[in-house]
Amino acid sequence: MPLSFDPIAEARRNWEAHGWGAADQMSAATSITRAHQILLQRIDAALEPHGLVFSRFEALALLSFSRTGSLPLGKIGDRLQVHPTSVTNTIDRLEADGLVARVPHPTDRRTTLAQLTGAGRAVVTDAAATLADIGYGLDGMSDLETSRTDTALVALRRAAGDFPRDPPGRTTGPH
Amino acid sequence: MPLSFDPIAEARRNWEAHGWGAADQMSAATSITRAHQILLQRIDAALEPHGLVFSRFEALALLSFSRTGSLPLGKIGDRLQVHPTSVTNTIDRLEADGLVARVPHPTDRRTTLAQLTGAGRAVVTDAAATLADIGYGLDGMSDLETSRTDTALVALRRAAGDFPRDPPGRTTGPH
DNA sequence: GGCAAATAGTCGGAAGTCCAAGTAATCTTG
DNA sequence: CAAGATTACTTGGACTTCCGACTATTTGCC
Repeated sequence: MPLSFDPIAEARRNWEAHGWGAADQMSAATSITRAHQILLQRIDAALEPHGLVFSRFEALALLSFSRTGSLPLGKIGDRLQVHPTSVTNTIDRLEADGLVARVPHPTDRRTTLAQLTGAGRAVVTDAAATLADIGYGLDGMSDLETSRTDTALVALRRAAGDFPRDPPGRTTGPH
Repeated sequence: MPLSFDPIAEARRNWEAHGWGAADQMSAATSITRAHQILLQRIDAALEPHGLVFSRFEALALLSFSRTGSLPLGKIGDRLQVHPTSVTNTIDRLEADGLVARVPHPTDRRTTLAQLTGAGRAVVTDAAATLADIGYGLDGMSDLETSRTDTALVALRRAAGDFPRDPPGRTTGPH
């Protein structure tokens, strides 16, 4: 029994009727929350036959792009922008499924590397194809809407401090 | 130590370099996930002095717009688009804090109503003002970017079956 | 060198979400 | 009107995420 009206549009009307302010922002923020829920459901459903969920897929993808197929857990957390404990949990699962292995860092004994296994590389390749097939859950959005959303969220993420504002110069580190 | 580059843009380059496909969709989907995380952090931090989190605020706001300040739990779940179990949990918390009370439905004994208390109404009004002050966490996005995001996500939500495609006619039920 | 500070990862606990299943009440239908 | 289907809500369990605290190791500085 889906609703016969858009509940967020209805909320916006109530916001305006009660003079609560920032109705446009409320609508967009609530929509992003709901969109996240929809995407996660669609993506996780598509990944379920591969034995993955989105967060585990992201970790595998990141590893598969690295030269050696391995990265320190901390670096994974930085790139995926999740808490260190979440990385521990994610890698625990992947290791239990034989998709990665924990190996000690050659020189820094504090550090643990997650190393992609052959099975892990096969799974992530298949899963990536599956996700491309479903358009990463964005069915219903045009290419223009997708790119506009992406652009708008770049601004949000930059303002939140995810990365600095110097896009062109590739000077990642001091030179 | 924030990254010195946009990790999602980096992921997109890797996607393209490896021919994984749907790089635009991957980027947008990942951005929505990250945006949700940012918004939830900002919003919950702003609500923390009020003793609320976003999901509880949403439930209070919904109740405050109803004629009697009360709604069946099931209707709350429909409007907020969350699982019945989550509604039970949310109302449990609000009830423990004295912001709502569970009261039996006058005619249907299966149904429980959540009834806003005086304290609940006071809190939700204050909290709404706080959230308006912080622009619902969207700091960094222009008005145009906000409205474009909102429009794009309406399409996604409609395609996901959240509501039908007849916006103008207000014919909610059969007539 | 050696001690304080920073860094890397893990554990325990709290919170939120969902699913599956269960209870209770109402509706439907023959 | 009685059995079966449906609806409303709750319970128990699994999962994910975060925070605070902890151990181990490395780095910085006098």
